[in-house]
Amino acid sequence: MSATMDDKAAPPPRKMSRDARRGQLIESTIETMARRGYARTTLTEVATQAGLSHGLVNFHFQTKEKLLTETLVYLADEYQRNWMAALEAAGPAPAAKLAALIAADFAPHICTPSRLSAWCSFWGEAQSRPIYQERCGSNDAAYNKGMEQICATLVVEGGYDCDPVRAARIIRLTIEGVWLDLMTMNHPYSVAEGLTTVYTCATAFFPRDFGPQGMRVV
Amino acid sequence: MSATMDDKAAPPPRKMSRDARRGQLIESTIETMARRGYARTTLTEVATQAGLSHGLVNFHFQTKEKLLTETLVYLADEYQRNWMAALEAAGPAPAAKLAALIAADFAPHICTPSRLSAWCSFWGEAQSRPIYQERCGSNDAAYNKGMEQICATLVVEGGYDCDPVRAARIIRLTIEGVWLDLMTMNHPYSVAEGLTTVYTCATAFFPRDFGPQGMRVV
DNA sequence: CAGCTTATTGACTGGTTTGTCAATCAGAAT
DNA sequence: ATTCTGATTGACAAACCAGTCAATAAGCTG
Repeated sequence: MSATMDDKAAPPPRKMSRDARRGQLIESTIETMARRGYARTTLTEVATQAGLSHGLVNFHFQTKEKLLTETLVYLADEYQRNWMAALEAAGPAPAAKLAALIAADFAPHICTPSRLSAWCSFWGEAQSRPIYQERCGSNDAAYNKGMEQICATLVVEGGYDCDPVRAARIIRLTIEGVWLDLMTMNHPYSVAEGLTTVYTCATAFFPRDFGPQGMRVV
Repeated sequence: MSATMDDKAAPPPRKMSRDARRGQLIESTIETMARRGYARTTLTEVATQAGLSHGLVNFHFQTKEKLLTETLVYLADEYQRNWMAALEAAGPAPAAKLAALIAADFAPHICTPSRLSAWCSFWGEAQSRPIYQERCGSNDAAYNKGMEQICATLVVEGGYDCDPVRAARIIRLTIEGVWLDLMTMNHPYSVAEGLTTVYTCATAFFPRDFGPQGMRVV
């Protein structure tokens, strides 16, 4: 996050460190994509939003394509670091791990309007761009694997009879879907309600490990 | 369906009926969006794909914006007619209605690669375009209402204790999510597996009305 | 301070795309 | 057959946008 605090402020600090400026431009790209959509995102707009000049974007990223790819990589890395940290911080109990994984996706610095918008735009273009497809969320094999393993452990230890692969898939899809709802609905429900919805989903599959109201049993 | 049969065929029938030609151009737009993505869809490409000239698109739709909006409306109408017909064809039992509603979303003429791609592209742009937002899938209030009512009936008649609104939401999100998976994954599962996944989801909430393997109990 | 390096700007170019329009052409009507 | 109507074309103008580059300014080194 940050590096965007001085958006639109008059004279931006001349000569930032190379990486800081690149980060600032990437943040500006996320903001612009959210505000204008993928199709109408221009280099000039990205530069203006950051209070810089158009030519600088090409100086740092060579081409628009590279800027967008690096923005996607930036988002994907940030996302992955977030859920991996949450998983590590959680206790060893599979139910706790699952709850942590779910909650991580709704963390305030990840589940931002701008970021959701940006993800959505990339998804829309991913179909026709192999480079995006590799990096796009639902393709995150590690995340899937983690979720499946947790569900498999829950099934074995808790004596459930559902298919862990499908359960994991459904929970993942519910998370993605809530994200989409938060993006595309005129009057969406709150992030908290979204989180509760996903917990409800987990409860449907693992009722003895999650509470009846969808709240996690600690 | 149809009206696209003579894509790229050399001399297209001069003077089609006004509506037929408009339909052909809309189908061509869907195809082009799927192949090239929203951002790279140009009027020339749409026209060429239909074996027609660029100027004709403006003649029939005035602006690119209008062409895209009408394409979205076309898709939304088609989608809505499909699930409404399926609902009507189903018996009065709520479980049968739910199964029909789910199956309708995977009907071969709706769940086409091109159509899924096109939907995906529109979702990506919807955030920054209010006109799209009104028409986009997850906003279909009628569909939501129908799903919620069915779930509410199932809860009452079947003696379940889950929240019907959340159950309906989760089933809807699973459907949308499977669509997204089919679009964005490099090696996605089959449409049949997707359908089974959604049935599994329904089974998790209403186990006495759906079979244990996710198959519907008739 | 002088000289070097690197970031930054803004003007310019080439290519692409949308929308307009006069000319043409097919089919229907008289 | 002739005329009329409306679809269709292709050439054109205007706008826009990505990428280049020479000039400049800022920071660093000695």
